[in-house]
Amino acid sequence: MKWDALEEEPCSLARTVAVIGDRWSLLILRECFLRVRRFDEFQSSLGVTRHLLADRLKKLVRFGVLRKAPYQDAPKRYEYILTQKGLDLYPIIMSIVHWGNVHMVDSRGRPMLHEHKSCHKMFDPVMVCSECGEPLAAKAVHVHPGPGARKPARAGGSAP
Amino acid sequence: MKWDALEEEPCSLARTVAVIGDRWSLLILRECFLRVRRFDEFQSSLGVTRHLLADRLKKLVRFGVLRKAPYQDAPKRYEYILTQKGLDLYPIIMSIVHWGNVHMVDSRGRPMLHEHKSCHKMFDPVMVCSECGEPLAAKAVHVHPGPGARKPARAGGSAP
DNA sequence: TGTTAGGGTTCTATTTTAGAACTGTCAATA
DNA sequence: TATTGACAGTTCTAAAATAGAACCCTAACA
Repeated sequence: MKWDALEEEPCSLARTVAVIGDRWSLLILRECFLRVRRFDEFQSSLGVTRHLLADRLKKLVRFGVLRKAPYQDAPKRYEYILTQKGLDLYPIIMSIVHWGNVHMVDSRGRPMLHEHKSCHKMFDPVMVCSECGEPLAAKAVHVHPGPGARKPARAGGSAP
Repeated sequence: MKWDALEEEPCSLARTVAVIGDRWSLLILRECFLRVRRFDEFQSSLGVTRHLLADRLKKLVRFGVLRKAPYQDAPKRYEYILTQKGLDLYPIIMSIVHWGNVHMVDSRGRPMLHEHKSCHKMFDPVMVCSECGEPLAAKAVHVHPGPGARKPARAGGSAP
């Protein structure tokens, strides 16, 4: 399967994976949320090759996750800034970080702690139901085909 | 950078990306949460090459996200089942799906809808603070180095 | 005996990535 | 004026990873 095919899949996960489903895109986004904005900053903090970095930034801009904003005129220089669409990726980033905190840390403990400015406490992210506010577990969720589901060719196809 | 180097990074995001940060792993996990368990089921629902599928399943087992459980003896056949560590990936999967629902759907609407069994309503996942229960936004979070942070070589290093 | 199902492995050709060097603009310094 | 340096890329070549297809093995079934 080609990457371009992923974007067309009738599956929200597949389409998101088309945007952020590679190693470097996620690491670049991590840096974005840590206020990194410029080509060389990304390059030196990630150690990614300049080639791939240019490529991934271009892709993220094309998808509307980042935008290029000029910050000086001569010579023309740009910063890469998260759009609202990009900022909305925060829950994904946080849940990835949280899973790593729980399952992948070594004996030294967590590399980073997160403080919630509103309540001034160190916190973990929790995913809850928008309707009842209860924490969500995989087993408590039932999946239904929505309006954009793959048409069942004849009998029930299992659109993911 | 090699994949193996990612696992060693003092960053929970990087370590998680080492496990699930490629296209196929995420799609395989999607199928797992849709109750797919067997090699050929994965193969036909994803269209991934058998080679890569075998490789990714092996990796996910090695990381303890899936386990191989025998379901018949002669010939030996195995199912791939989510461990608790794997089930804990659910918030990641859901937040990815949700972002796709908001930002990547076409005019036909969402491919899938999610019903919360406890409250019997269609819901969206919301990420909240474990301490005060308020929804989390990127801008309301402050980051501090934790005990497992990269040591500041001399002066402040920016451990992500 | 031949066929089918499940669960892989092996092969080659094509894409991606890594790693390093090169280009070009402009500002500040020597 | 010439040189250095920051920034933001682009262009190479060699080394991985992936796609696509074919092949292998076991054991049941007809």
